[in-house]
Amino acid sequence: MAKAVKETESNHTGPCDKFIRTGDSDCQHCSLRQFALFAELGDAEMRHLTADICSGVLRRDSLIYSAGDPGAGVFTIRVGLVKLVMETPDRRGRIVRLLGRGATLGLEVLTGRPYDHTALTLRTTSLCRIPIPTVDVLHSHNPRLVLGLMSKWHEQVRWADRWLTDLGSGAVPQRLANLVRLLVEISGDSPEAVHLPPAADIASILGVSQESVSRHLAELKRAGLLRRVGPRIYRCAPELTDATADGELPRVAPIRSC
Amino acid sequence: MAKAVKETESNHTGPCDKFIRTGDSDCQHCSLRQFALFAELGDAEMRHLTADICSGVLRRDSLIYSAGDPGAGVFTIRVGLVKLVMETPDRRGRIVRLLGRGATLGLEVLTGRPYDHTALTLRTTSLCRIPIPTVDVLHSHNPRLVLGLMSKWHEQVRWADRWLTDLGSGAVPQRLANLVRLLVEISGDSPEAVHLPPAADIASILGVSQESVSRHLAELKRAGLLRRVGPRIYRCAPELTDATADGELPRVAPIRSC
DNA sequence: CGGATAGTTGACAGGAGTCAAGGTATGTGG
DNA sequence: CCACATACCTTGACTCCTGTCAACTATCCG
Repeated sequence: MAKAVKETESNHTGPCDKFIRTGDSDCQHCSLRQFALFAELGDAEMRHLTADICSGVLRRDSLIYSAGDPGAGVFTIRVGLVKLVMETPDRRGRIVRLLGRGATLGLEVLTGRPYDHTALTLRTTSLCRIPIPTVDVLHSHNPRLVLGLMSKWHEQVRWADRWLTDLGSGAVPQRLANLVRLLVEISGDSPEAVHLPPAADIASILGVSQESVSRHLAELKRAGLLRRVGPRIYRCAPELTDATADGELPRVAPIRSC
Repeated sequence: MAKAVKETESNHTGPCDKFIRTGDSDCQHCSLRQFALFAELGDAEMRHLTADICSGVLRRDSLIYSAGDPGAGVFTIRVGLVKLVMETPDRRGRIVRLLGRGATLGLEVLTGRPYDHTALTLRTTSLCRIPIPTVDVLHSHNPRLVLGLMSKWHEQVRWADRWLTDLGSGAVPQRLANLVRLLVEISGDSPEAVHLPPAADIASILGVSQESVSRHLAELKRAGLLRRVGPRIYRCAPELTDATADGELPRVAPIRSC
């Protein structure tokens, strides 16, 4: 059983504020244990080494940490969705990654440097925070943890590469479709009920204008590939999540003004 | 002193073919030691543990490894420039990263998986190959090596993120300017003599058409921001490598037909 | 119910992709 | 050292797409 991560609703700037309830961090029985950093640890080790791990729930649009903050620890997502925003000279920022259940945020602080990105929740999200010293102690007790750590790094790099190839070029409708597929994978949403981020965020992800996003989303809806089933929740046709992987988006007459 | 990495000019498909001469891998006195994986090792350890490290020189356009190849080892670049190409459904591939002096390629094989990318040289390049077991032994002898490994991973992620933000969106001339800056950083070329990759590669990096690249490069030349000083070698004006970081490319009358 | 925020749509201009043709360099063999 | 073949690069014409600006509408939240 572990402490909660600061329950104060204090100021807006600190990491981990806006926690709306305390979670228990019983790492030993956590359903994520196989995915998280501790996949390689035995029960006995777990009990002693995870005492400093905190957990909590943040509501939508909460700040987890800001780029440049001194590193306090790494975070594991129990459930939810997080965006990593990289500052750009034009002040608008750019979303460089989305992270969902089982993913690890802020690994860069393990190299002794501050956070690279600003991390914000895209929906209600439950997180665990693991202080840097705890990670250090953990892998000095169990060298096999290094493999887990490297896998987490590898995961980041693979997402980054896929982000680039799937979302970085090509026709906008295609990239939108690829984004929906990625969202299904990352968030764990069912294709029957994908939760789309606000249009402005989608624009920041794809590197296009918000209006362009809006237009093409409308087109996908008209084509019947996407159907609204709730506030920001969409059901997507199988063609959207399957066939789109390799090139051609199902051809639909581009209904201009109807 | 170490073995050379297979000097055979054998077939075109294997990794490490086309080595044109044997390099010595005297890691202990390598000028890259501070940058490479062994920054943390003492002299004594170095001597015993680096015996299996091979080195060699590859000429331009040589294959280092292919995506999906079973991982044989990681590579460190002594001097040169390497592109990582990710396969795409449209068969054209996309360049997702450039790596220069001191960088490490193929870290992903340390997680037990095959290579993620196809790695090709963009110019004559000198590499060291470190077999996976050697890395494993190295960090079981010296846990501090883990920090070096994580720094290398971090480096990959930071380049990936910067690639996305600097080259992934915005006006093409701006992205070209950003690419030139990145090239200067990565390759170590002087701004007085930057070696530009073929236009097709630049197109693959920026995710635009080759014609677009050609047109905008021509414009930069006309504007005096880029001047050809040799085959594929360009001298770039300070405005190109400095001011372009934060937004506006120096305004030059767009000389249409002159 | 009402204000604020987020999303939608139209008109227009400039930019980028595509296809196709012509030009230049590179480096190989004589 | 020169000539030639082959890549590589450049340019033009045209269409379609995307960004921008601006007005309008829907949705969310108190």
